[in-house]
Amino acid sequence: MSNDGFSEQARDILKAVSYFSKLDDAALASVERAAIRRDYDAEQVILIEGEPCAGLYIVESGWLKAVRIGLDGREQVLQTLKPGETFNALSVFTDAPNQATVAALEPSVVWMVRRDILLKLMEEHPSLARQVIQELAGKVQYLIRMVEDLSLRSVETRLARLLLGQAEGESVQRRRWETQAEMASRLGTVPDVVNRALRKLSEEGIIHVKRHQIQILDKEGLKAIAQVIE
Amino acid sequence: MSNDGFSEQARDILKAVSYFSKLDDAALASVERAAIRRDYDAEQVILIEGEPCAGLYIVESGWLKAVRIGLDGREQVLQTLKPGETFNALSVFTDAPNQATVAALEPSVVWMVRRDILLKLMEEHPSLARQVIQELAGKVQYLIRMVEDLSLRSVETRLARLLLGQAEGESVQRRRWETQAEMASRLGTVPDVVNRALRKLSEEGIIHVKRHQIQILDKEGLKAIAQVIE
DNA sequence: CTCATTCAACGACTTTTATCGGTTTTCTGT
DNA sequence: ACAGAAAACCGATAAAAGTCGTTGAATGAG
Repeated sequence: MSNDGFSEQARDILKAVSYFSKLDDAALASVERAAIRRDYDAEQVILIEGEPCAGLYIVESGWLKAVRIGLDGREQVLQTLKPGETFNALSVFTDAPNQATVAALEPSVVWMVRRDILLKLMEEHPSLARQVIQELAGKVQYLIRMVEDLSLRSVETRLARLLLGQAEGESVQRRRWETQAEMASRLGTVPDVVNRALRKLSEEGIIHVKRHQIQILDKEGLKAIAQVIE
Repeated sequence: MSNDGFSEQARDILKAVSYFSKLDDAALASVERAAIRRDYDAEQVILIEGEPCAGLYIVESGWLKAVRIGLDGREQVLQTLKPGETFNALSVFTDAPNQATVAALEPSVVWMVRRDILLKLMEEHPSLARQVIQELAGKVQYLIRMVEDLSLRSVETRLARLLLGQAEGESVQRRRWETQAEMASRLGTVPDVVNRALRKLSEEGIIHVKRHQIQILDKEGLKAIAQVIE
């Protein structure tokens, strides 16, 4: 790959990140100079909860997950990250250590922008600070919903909500890494329980479970279980 | 109360709020002019989830709770607020509706600062934006811990953690409103389960439950149950 | 293609959490 | 001090979630 092509590509990826969308070219160039690109294999850990913060990470390609791990090894997925999304922002803009362990779900390419550059940039660009506030606020909303789900709703309801959220049209496409075990740690439960919940929905004729796709046969029924109010 | 005394008091309360700590006198005065003081009885609802945002609230006296309520009426406490603390910040700095219902746990006095004033102020004072980022980041950290607790830890463990967090020395003082029902909705469970968990700890000789106080007899034992790693 | 591995499926079982019904104790207001 | 209300207490179940052992199907590495 030529050097020009490489820079071109970096610029495009960074520009698409919400944090940087309103920066001028000079600022963007300084971010670009502070950015490092790295490849990860599936399953590989990108950063570890509790460790000091290196910088802001941006997903170029592949899917990742941010998790908390319990003493018994059970994990709770906090976020599933797709290309274009960022992570570790919280640690960058405060002096806290990493809040979650992040691992690749499939072979992925990730950029990392050094913390000091971003902090300096924020001093000069109020728009960046505003963007950070928006992002953090979105995260707070998301986490409140998650607490509400875990505390107030059954596994079956949470599963129904996940399916509706993931659905494109009348079916949910499952990637290779989207196993029932992954779904379980997203829902805050264990694989067996997800399996049984899927079977139950299946027996009720609400969904049809196939290998890499789940068909939604009765969307209204599923919404009722998901407690969607319209 | 004389007008001077009133203003003096307002100024002191506002100045103690983390958001305003670094503002100059002129800015503080404009906040003060946009602030309204109001009294609430115990149980009274101060704001409702989903409604449009009126402004930033500051607790002068009394204790409040911010909750999410499930379809069956069960509630999950997201935050317990004491004098000096603020709420509804998220809605103020984004255009989202209120994220929780807030109610007084005891007779309370609350200030409200109009949203538009704060947004204008943030344009002019970068320190305010930085402070907002810090506060939101703290909230994200807190909520992640809450998700982790609900997903990965048992009620008994959560209770042990609550007791350790509330403890002053070797005992936990309980206010009048801190019933087992309130503890339950903080822990994401129901009153009966809290009662049984307390009884179990009590039978094991780890705590001693009295009228308005819980004594911690075996702090190490409690920490073990709380999964505190040292 | 074959073999080892991972994932899904499933029944039996245990533990945890929630619910129910009722009693006793404590608190509150008069 | 008293009556009524709220909170705590407690045993009995019930329901939900989690665990275990086994099987078979799908996948992918060689």
